[in-house]
Amino acid sequence: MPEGPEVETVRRGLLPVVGTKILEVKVADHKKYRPQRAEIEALEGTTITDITRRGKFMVFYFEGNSRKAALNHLGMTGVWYHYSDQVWNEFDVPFEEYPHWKVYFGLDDNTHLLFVNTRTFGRFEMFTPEEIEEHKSIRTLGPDILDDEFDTDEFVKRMLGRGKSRIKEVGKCLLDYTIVAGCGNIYKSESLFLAKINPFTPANQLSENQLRELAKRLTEVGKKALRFQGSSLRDYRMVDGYSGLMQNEFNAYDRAGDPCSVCTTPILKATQGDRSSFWCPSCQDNFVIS
DNA sequence: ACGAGATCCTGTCAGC
DNA sequence: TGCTGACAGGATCTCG
Repeated sequence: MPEGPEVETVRRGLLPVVGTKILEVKVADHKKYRPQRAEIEALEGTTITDITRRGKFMVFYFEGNSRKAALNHLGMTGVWYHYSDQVWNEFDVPFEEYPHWKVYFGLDDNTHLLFVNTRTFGRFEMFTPEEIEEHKSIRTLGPDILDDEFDTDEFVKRMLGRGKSRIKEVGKCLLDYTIVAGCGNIYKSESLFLAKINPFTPANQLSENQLRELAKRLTEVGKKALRFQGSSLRDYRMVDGYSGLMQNEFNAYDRAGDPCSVCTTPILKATQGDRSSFWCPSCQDNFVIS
């Protein structure tokens, strides 16, 4: 669920912890976190020096005896909570007794940082800052939909640049972070709706103008979602526990059967590459499913 | 080298 | 009411 705008909202919410020192670390005893447990626990005594975002990844930087970095992904259900000491102490049970928490940091400004990851699709893995730059997930990222200087030429190139191999449907392309970063299933459907492009169109059947229009809509949707602080459909929450409001702005996503906001034709839903896709068969009729 | 499909995981909800 | 199964989906893995 968290896509680029949600991750960026979370990142901005977490910025107050930059500059704080970690006094206490706890890592849940979970099989996916066990291999990294000691390395995460070794963050005790270090200072959080920065938190950046790359696509849907966040990178936490730490300085102590050595420089460390954590590659963090929220997956579908990852949530960071940042609580004051007062709120923290109002909990009726210790946080260790709540389900699905994975990483806890007690900070020297008397605040508490907790990473909750219900379906464990998310990750928090330790590296050096140099290893992060070389990491395949970071190195191969395409242009970011939240980038003020979104590289449209590069986007067009990546949409089409798959050599002689078969070209993917545009709906699948938008979920490939090596083509475009920060777009997920929701903003895929929303940007294709605004660009009036059917999600099942093979990318190489789109004109250069259509691809440029799609790039424009991707960044437009991304920035709007950021202004609305993301879409809270199920699990996504901001660091204070509040919901985003972008879910009220959808034209297509999760609106199967509802009238299209432009032409009133009912919105359709179909599975595309194991993911749901929503579109208006009238406005986005440039390609007919055979 | 790349695409398709399976896999990970658990809360929620529809249907019986 | 209570159970079962489908569903949600980002990244990564395997297979062809």
